[in-house]
Amino acid sequence: MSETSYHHGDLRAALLCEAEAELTEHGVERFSLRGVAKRAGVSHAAPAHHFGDKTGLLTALAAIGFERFLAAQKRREALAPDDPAERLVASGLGYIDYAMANPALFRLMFASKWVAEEDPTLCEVASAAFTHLADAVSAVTGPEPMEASTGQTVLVGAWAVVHGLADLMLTGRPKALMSLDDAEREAMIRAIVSKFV
Amino acid sequence: MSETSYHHGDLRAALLCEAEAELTEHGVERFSLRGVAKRAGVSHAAPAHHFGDKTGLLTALAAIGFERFLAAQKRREALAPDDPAERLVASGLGYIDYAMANPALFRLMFASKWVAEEDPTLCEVASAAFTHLADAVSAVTGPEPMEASTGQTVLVGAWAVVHGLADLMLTGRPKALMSLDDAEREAMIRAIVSKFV
DNA sequence: TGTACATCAGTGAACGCGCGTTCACTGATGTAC
DNA sequence: TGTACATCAGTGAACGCGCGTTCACTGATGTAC
Repeated sequence: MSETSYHHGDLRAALLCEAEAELTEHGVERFSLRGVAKRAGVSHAAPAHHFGDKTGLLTALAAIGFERFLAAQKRREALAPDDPAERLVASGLGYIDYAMANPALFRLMFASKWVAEEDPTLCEVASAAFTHLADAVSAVTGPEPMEASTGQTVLVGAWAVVHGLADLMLTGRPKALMSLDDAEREAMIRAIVSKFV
Repeated sequence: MSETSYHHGDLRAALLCEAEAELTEHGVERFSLRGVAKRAGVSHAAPAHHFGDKTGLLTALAAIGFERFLAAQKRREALAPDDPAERLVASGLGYIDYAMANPALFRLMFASKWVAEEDPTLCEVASAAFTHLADAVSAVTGPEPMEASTGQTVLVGAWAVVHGLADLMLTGRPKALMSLDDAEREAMIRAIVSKFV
């Protein structure tokens, strides 16, 4: 694609990339479509051709976030010993890796009014991510029936503790955890998550 | 205070109250100072006399949030048996009570770029809340030195699991938890938090 | 008790700004013949 | 190989809007004498 070309080539991808930068810099609260277009060096009307409106762009971005989110979990699992409990802990570490590496996306995915939750693509990738987590839990607890509250408790507890760690860490809390070096921090996280497996 | 009075009486308090309503309805992402003034039935320039600017108002609101947050924990503790572990679990339940009762404030307190984190009043109430939690943990683990990683693990783990439950529940997750009735839900939360005490 | 005055809370008009969205357009591209 | 044409991505001007903030003002209140 020549630099002087009238057509962009892959503006859709470029816009998503710049949207992430915009989100990281300003947060959803001050995210601007015009700002994204400016970053991409394109007129501010251009995004409409690819995403319709602001919600469309942010929803597409959130979907990418869920894909990366799942990938981050799998990446950690691949490094884990072939043991259900070890893999579940690894999955949790991947969850946290993702949040730390993509803070703006993490917040967008879990707490924004700008994403269209009913979007089919988004639903698909989101449920793929959550299903994966549930599977990792079942591998530990065994395929219990829904009524068996033990399995449910493990699922809810493991999810909650990992999610809570991720969300707190994004704001530099708890001090007792964030003041540790990487290795110590990971050890503490492992110790905490292990309480549920 | 007569209804036709030129002066409002306690506009400061009224604005904080309306700000909370505005926040609940629109989220921080679409929170508007003019909207707050309109709700309070006052000119949109009036808030400046009490809070300076938008950040000032939201910071004051967040501070109120922390006070309520601490109060919610204490309320639950007061109902608990006189036992450190029971009190810690109760504290966690209060934490969750608060989030469910004040979702918009909860998010404002923990993840907004609109609050001035260096505000002295805010710092004071926030650290009072977190110190209270830490104290509840020490009551269980005993006053260990900082290096003693067991106590730290309990603190971080208990905080994370409670925070994660609160944050997930605000978006209706996990299904396995939210589909239960109140009593069952509380029982599961108790079971989960108890893993750390 | 009455009057003068300082203080202050709230007004309303105006400021400039950045926003999301629409729209007729035009330049580039690919395809049919 | 060349030409006509349909398609489509990106433009740039314009829309109306709501926003936060400033500012000179005025009405109400309380206080000093």
